[in-house]
Amino acid sequence: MSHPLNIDKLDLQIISEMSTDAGISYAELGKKLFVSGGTIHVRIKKLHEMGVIKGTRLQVNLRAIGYDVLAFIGIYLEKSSLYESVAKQLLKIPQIVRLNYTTGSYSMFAEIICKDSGELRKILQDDLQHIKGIERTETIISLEESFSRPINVSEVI
Amino acid sequence: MSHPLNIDKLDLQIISEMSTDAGISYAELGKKLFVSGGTIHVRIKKLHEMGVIKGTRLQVNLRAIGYDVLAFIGIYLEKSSLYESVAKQLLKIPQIVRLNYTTGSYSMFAEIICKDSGELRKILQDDLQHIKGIERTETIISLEESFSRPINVSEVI
DNA sequence: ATTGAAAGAGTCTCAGT
DNA sequence: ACTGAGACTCTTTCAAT
Repeated sequence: MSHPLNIDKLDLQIISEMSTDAGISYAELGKKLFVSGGTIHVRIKKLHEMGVIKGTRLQVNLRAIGYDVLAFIGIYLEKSSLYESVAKQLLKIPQIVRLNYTTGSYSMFAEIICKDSGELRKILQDDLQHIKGIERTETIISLEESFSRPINVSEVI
Repeated sequence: MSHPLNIDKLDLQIISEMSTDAGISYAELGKKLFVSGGTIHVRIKKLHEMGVIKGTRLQVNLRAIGYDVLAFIGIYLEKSSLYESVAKQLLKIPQIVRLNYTTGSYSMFAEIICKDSGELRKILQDDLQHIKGIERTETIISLEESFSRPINVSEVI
C-alpha cells in the first residue's frame, strides 16, 4: 500500500496504537514497536507538522455530564449553492458538533448533542426553521450507541 | 445545573479544556484554572474512575493515510428485534467505525470509512446484502466535512 | 479537598553512528 | 535515520493544612 506522503510502516503503527490510546508514553510505545523513545518522538513531531495527526481529544461519557440526547439531522436545501451560508449558520449552534456536505438522501447531514429532548425540539423549531436556505429537515434520534471506534489502520501496514 | 454524579465546576472546566486538547499538561491546566497540578491530577483520576472520562483518541487526517471515503449508511431492518444480531455482524466489518440504534427514518445508522469508492461498493454489495435481517440500506456519501468539534460544556458551568 | 515539595518517570535535544 | 545519554519538564505521591 502506497501513500500520498512520506508515511511508512512505523508511522502507521504509531497512529494505530495512539488511535485507541493517545496517552501512551513514547518510551512504552518505542518498546512495543522495537525502536527508541527518541525515534517515536521524532516521528510524532513529523506527523504533526505534516498535518497527518491533528491533535488529541478526550472521550467523554456524555450522559454523565448531563447530555442525554444524541441525534442526526438530515437537511434538504432549497438550492445546493446555499451550502456555505447554511453551514455558517449551523456553526453558530453549539449543540451541533459535526456537519457534512453530502450526496444521497440529504444535501447536508448534521450531528447534534443536547441535554434533553426539550432542548433538541427547541433547536429544531426555533433555530433551524429560521435558517434561510433550508427546505426541510429529518431527525434521526439515537436510542443507543452500539459501538464507536477509530478506523483500524493495521490492515494497511 | 445539577449533575447525576459528583461533578462540579472544576471537573467540567477540566473536561472542557481537554476536549479540544487532551495533551495539555496538568501543570499548565492548573495554572489556567487557578489550582495546583496535584489537584488536576486527583480530579482527572476521579473522573476516570467514575467513567466520566473514557480515554483519549488521536485525531487523524484520514485522507493523509489513504482513506478517501467517508459515508453514512441508513439501515432498514425486517424486524427491529433483529437489532442485536445485525449489530454483531456489522461489528465484524472493520471499516464500519460507528453504529447507532435509531428512531426516525432508519432503524440503525452506521458510519463507514473506506480507502476508495470501490471498497465502499464492495462492502455495500458483498457484505451488507448478506446480513440476515437487513431489509435495505441507504448510503449517504460525505463530499466534505464542514466541521467536527467536541460538545461545548462551558455553558453548563 | 487542596497545596507544595520531593521522588520518580517521561520528554526533548543532540552528538555520535 | 536511529540511538543513548544528559538536561529538562511533568507526573505522582504524601505530609501538612
